[in-house]
Amino acid sequence: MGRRRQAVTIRHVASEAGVSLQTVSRVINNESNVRPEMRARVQGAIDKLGYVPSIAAQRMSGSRSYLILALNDRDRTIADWRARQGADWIDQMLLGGMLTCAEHGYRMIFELVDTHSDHVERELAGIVAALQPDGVVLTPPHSDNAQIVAFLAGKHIPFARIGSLGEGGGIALTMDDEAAAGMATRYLADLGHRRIALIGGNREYHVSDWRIDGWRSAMAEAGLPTDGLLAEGDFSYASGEAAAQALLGRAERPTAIIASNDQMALATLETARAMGIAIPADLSLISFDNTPIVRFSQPALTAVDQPIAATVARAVERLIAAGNGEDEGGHEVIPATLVPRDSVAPPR
Amino acid sequence: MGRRRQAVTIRHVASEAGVSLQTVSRVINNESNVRPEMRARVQGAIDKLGYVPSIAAQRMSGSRSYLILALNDRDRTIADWRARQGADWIDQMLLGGMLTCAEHGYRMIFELVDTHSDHVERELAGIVAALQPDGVVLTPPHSDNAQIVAFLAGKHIPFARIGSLGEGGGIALTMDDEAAAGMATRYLADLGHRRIALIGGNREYHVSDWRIDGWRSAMAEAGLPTDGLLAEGDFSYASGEAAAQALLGRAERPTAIIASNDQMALATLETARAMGIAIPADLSLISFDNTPIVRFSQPALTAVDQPIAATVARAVERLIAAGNGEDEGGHEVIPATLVPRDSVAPPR
DNA sequence: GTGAAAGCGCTAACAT
DNA sequence: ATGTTAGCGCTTTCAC
Repeated sequence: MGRRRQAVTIRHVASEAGVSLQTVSRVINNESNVRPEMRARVQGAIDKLGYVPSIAAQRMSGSRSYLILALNDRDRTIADWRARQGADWIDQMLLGGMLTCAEHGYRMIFELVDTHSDHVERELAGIVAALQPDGVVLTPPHSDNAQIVAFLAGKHIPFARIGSLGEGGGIALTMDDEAAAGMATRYLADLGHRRIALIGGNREYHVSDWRIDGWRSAMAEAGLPTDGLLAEGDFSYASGEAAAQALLGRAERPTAIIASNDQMALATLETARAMGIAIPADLSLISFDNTPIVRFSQPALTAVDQPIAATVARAVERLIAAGNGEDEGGHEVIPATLVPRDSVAPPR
Repeated sequence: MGRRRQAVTIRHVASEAGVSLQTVSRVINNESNVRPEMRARVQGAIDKLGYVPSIAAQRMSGSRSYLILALNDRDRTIADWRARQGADWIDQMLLGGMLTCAEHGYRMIFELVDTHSDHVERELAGIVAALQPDGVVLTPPHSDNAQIVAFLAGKHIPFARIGSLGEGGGIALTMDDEAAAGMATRYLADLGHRRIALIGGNREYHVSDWRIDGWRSAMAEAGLPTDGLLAEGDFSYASGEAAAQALLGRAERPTAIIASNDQMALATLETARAMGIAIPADLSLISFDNTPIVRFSQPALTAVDQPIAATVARAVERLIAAGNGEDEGGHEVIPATLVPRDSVAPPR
């Protein structure tokens, strides 16, 4: 393979422009104390030679690495990939993260980490030592992993926690699940629905509670009772079936159901079909997350969109700002939207 | 943000173990000429201190970067992400690539490159200079981009070309599209179908031709005519509709259709439904690619699986071998499989 | 405003 | 089998 050396280095640029290495470095890093004409001359040499700084060398001399690390749960991600059911979360994270990184001259590196292991810290320490990222994006369940948070905080590496309120430090970002659930509920109530049920998600995830809270508040505001309208699920298809059966088996069955994720919504759709309940004529259905599959069901599902790309984009921006000492940390909420499709209609 | 220095370096390990830097380096790199007891002592120090080499420093001193770069088409990837229709290709590539990299102590870095631009080479040169990867995985359409191939070959960076026959060098890997199309065709013929149509894909992609060839050969082998049974598509949903309408509007309409990708298969499904043609009773349908959505259609689609993960995994293995001078390049075929679901039945 | 010197953490080449 | 030296490409001091 040949020990590849940098083809064109800062030295070539310096001699081409007839200046010192230092001046070139200043231009690269957009520092002050360079006369515009000097800057132009150096930039000319850079362009002419097609020079690009080596991030390895930059890192070596104590500067930033221009690398943002994005961490996802290993088991869950691999399982999703293997099952080949789509991994929309990852895609959207990459979309928001990579593009925003690129805008700022950074690069996003995507890694998988095993939360459940007792040596998370060791694993993370290895990744950090090897890559030396300027910032880390944590996704659930890592966002609330005390070991990870403590490690990063101790190393003074800026980190963003997606889907967490962020007790313990760092930049916390949540998508507005409570408001989104409220929005979906109001949307149905405004159409005349009165028995609007919710299938909740796994309570180990904060979002499940937030969605329940949003639904409950909106129902209360609309003067609607919620008794017997909350069914427990755990985000799995099977739990969705069970919940839908319970809900739809009641004498006074709901005229609308909000499912806390797409899998459970799909399960509800199938359950209703099996029971001869037409959607949307007999039952309106709103789903959470808006992953790709809900557009291909029959009918296509009205869904609450999780703004994952926007949230990760914001995380990256704040991480980069934090690197410049320009971010104080703290919590930020990214608004969600409702995507109307064909699974909602006024009640009969 | 503090100028982060490596917490524990090779120097700490050396002094902890009471040996020279070089010996530690030898242990890290698993070189010979170290006595087992020395090796053990050094390894002990490494473990005790939790030392991890900095890849930046390793790269600086002319060693490998332990980075494998995976390149995808920017516009297409971003469009897929934005459309939120799923980007199974990326997911599967990451699955095969990242896991295989990890097995060998490498890391996969995922980047987007704009093929259509006239400065592909410049863009790629920038990425290569910044990251200095030990190998590059090219996906279509980059696999057949002459500029990219020439650049990488010129720099003596090992590269793998997915979906290309690889004239021009490098490691070429194809999924066996021709055989797969033949397999699907025979599967239908064996059930008794005689008018088996194919909706072809965009001819700018090799796979389109390969799939057509496989279908044609299998039809010939089975003694079946193909006249009027080939419809042109371009992989888009819209082109699938048009093709399906053309095919199903004929007097002697086909009893089975093979679509060259999932979007066109879904379009065919919808078109058939609109025309009152029942699947699989009146029409059998086989799709290519086996992306997540085909399991959620009604009925779920029988599909040819593209072994993307396996192919990329193999690419990474060969790239790493190439780095050790152990791969001669050349073409390799990864077999595809047929996943039976509910969209195929014997003809009436 | 610009330049020169020192050093980041590691490995290649050369001793021993 | 192990140690020593030099240097990778860059940024940080610190001079001027």
